[in-house]
Amino acid sequence: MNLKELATKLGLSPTTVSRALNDYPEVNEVTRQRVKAAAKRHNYHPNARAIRLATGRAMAIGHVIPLATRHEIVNPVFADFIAGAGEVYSRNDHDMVLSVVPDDEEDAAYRALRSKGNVDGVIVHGPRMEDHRIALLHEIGLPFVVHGRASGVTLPYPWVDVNNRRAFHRATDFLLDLGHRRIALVNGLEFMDFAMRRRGGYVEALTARGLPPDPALMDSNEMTEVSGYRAAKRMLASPTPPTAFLASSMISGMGIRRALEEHGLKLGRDISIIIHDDDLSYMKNGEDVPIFTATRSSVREAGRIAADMLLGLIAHPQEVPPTRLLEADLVIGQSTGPAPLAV
Amino acid sequence: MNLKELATKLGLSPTTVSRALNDYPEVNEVTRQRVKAAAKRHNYHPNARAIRLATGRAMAIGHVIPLATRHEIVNPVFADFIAGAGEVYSRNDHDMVLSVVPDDEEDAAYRALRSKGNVDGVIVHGPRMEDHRIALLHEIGLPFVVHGRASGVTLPYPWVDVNNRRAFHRATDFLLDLGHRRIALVNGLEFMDFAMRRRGGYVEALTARGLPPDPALMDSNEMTEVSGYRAAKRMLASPTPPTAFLASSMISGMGIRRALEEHGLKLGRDISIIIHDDDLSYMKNGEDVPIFTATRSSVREAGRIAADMLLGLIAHPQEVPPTRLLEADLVIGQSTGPAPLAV
DNA sequence: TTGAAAGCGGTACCAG
DNA sequence: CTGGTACCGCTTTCAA
Repeated sequence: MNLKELATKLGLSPTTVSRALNDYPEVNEVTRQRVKAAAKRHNYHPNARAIRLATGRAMAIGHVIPLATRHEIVNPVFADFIAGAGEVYSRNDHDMVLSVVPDDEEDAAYRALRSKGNVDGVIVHGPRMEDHRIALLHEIGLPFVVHGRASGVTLPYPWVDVNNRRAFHRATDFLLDLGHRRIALVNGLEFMDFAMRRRGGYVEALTARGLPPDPALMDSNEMTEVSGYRAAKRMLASPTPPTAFLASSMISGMGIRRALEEHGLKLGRDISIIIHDDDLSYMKNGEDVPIFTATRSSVREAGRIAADMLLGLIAHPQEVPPTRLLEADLVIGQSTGPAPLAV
Repeated sequence: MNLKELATKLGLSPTTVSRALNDYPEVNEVTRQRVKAAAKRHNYHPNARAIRLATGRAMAIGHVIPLATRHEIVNPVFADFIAGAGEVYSRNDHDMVLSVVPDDEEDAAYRALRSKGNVDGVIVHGPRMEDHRIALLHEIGLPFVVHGRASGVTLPYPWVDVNNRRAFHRATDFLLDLGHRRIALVNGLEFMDFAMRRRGGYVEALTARGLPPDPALMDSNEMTEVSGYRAAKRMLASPTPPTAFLASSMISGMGIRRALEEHGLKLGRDISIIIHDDDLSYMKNGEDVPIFTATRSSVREAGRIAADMLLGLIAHPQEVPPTRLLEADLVIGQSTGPAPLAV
């Protein structure tokens, strides 16, 4: 069933039917109702391919995932973001196009997306410092919103980010308040913008109390179980091992926990650990107090906001790109069994 | 730059240019080269929207993720599968369309995808027993390939699956060979087809040795950290606790490990654990022997195969749907530090 | 308030 | 081997 057939069946022109269905004001209300009823009755759905050609819009948003950071997909943060963005897309009849591309073909992928007209815009994931993609997207004129920020980029650009610096500042403060003085930071790769900011928050909190950051207690690596394990092993082997860990991800947190196990250190009794983006962490304070980081729950909202922003940008190109900084608060919980998954 | 402009610039008709670019045999080789050179020089890329309308094909494959199983995205298996499929799509100029839909709108999502012509086919993720989606897709005539299988479905359908039954049979055998007699299975929800098969392999291995499966040692739940934790806690509290665990996922494996920690049980010394889809597991056998499950590495290949199958199905609709069963072997490693991430 | 007709940018059939 | 032309199924002027 296509527009022409439906029009014939109704004894109307395709023009009028199209206008009725798309809520153009000039059609007679009676006609509109008749058309809408018929469309529903005959289960008519306009052909997306034809709409796309006729309007010149792709009705689709691209998400480019470089293969090198494929593990990004595994990141719960990514899943939540995608879920949030997906909501907005389907509400607006847009498709989400996921391109997993080899790292050295990423630029070509954006260019192809642009010139073939597959998408109307893209979400940039995992921004790095001085990220060149922002200049590239400006150059080729493909609308975009960055999930995160790219320090060092001078061009203005739209972004949505959680407050990583503040989250890590607060987490460090929390550990300092418990009396810890040797706090290890197991961070992601620090050319990733978020990792740099997290380190910034950690260092700030320490120096604010007159504690010089100790390079031996700072690790920066892929957020995998193996690197978390290695970093913790190395630090625990020191004559002055840390009394607390701050882990940048659930996965590296697992590696750290494995190292602690091997050293016979019991979480919440012998050692403290705050795991960012995980459902729970363990605090040593005489008693075993789990602590939750709330970032994950805000990420879905970030996905919604970014998608909304991008659709808005496409509809009404603006001079000043919008930005949004979301707070990722810490929530203190009770030590009564496992934590709820959503906080 | 569009086809007509390029044709004018070359002093040729759009028809000939189109034919040259698409490698039609009837074009003069000299002309073809001239056209291709000009296309490259002017950075011409055919408009995907126009191709789609003209050919009537969407040049896109859909992956529908019900929101209820959103955590599926977080599953490394999903990421690897997507990466494999994505390779095939981009090699064939197809887009991957990801739809995250509320669970109760899943049927409508497939129907909409079909009637709006957004995709040429779909990959069905996370098949359940008696999965009704297979009948639905048959009914609406949308080509598909299932990642996994759906027991109880009588209609023939194409699928790609790893041998979950055999993998769990072998893992159980492995533990039995080490002398374990009380082996716990922490499984996924057993209306999911893969979970049912895994349980099957586990039960088979036990009964083959004359050991009756103990319901108290079998758990079936969401594959989250919390449910893994709860299951392990419950089992460890028994007067006759298990001496080994078989975990169905990395995430529930984390929960189990957390419970073991709390009980002061050291992995590989006091207790054995095989974690499916994880990079490593721990065997208790006098010495600490890590063991790797190789499933993750085969899943990427499964993604490639499924995508290839689907594109083939779309190009040449067949009578007998193809199927592929991949083996997921266990690989024994040495206890020399952390395991490699890829095995 | 409705309709006719010209695109959108390609593909593919039919001539030559 | 090359070109003219009628679509593909909508949207969008322009006229009525």
